[in-house]
Amino acid sequence: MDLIGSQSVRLTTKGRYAVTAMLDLAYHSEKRPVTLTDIAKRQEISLSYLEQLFARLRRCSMVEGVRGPGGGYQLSRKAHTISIAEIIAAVDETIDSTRCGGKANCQNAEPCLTHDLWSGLSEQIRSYLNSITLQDVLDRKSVQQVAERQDLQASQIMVEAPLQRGARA
Amino acid sequence: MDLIGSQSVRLTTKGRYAVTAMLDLAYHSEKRPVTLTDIAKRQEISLSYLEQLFARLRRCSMVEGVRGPGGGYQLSRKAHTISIAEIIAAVDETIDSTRCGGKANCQNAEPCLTHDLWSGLSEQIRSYLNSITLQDVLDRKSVQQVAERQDLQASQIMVEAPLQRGARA
DNA sequence: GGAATAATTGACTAATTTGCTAGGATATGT
DNA sequence: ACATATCCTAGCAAATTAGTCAATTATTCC
Repeated sequence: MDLIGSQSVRLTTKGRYAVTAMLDLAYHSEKRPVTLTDIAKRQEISLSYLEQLFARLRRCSMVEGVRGPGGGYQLSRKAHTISIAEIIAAVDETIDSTRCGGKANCQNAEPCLTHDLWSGLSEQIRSYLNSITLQDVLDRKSVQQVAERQDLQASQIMVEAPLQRGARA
Repeated sequence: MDLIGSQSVRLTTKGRYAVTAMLDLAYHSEKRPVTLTDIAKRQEISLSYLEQLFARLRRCSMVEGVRGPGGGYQLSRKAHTISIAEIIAAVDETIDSTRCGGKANCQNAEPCLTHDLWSGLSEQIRSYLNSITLQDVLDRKSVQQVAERQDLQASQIMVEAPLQRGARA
């Protein structure tokens, strides 16, 4: 429910990929599971890279894999219970033993002043990202429109040149 | 005034260093300029690394350098006019020509759907970080306390072993 | 049962970024 | 002059990113 431990917010392209893919998944997996191949095609993310990201998302029990034909991935929870912060934390799970990890001994018995200074701000950002759910983003008109466009484009691309493992986008 | 162009928020330790250093600077540069050596000592950041970060902050006209003895750095604007987003954007100024840069041609005339999907959320995060100023953070009681502790510690360290260029913290 | 579909796993890699060192040049107050 | 600082450039090891490639397992359809 609550993400514990991870104290440093890291917002990079890796997290963007994860959020984008989860948005795609949430939008398309209403009825049946969605294959990573489809997501890779629509969002133009490498399939193998997606596999790695989803391995982590699965370990954090945010998605469930269904094997075999007709299979794919599904959200393991409702979209409004999954926060953006959670998604980002899942793929950025660097154990963060860099320097002092939270309350560790960093300087002279005092628990690392530098981190104290930052951690307040960092927590504010995290709690903000924690307040935005997948559903919130999904509900936006602009996202809906983009998703529809992507569906159209993807179906056209599929006819022209089916995307396979290792193929360039 | 307004940060143009940079559309991808990136929040890493690099940005944390920059914000921490700017906080230190804002706190100490009321009267006279603050040397990077002092900041490096208090915040335990490599002096040369700080020099690089401040070179970027200077180019974005957020700080001003004063050369010579008694010199150092000062904020070039009031702390309440400098946002956290601005600081982070300054040091993370990857020209971001990776893939399509904003409105560029990415796919088939349509302006890169993947980025569209993310950019809405990204903008929300950025506008949030834009709403927090250096002064806001500085006004917090906890930050004040930490800063005072650091001043005390730093003065003690200086007596024991003055920190010089290239020396380990 | 066999073929096709997809997740799952793991090893390996090139490019980039990060965080830092080293050394020097330039400006300035005493 | 000299010490103090900013400024500037180059280089570098470690980490991270963003993948590729190959194999394995589970499932469904025929």
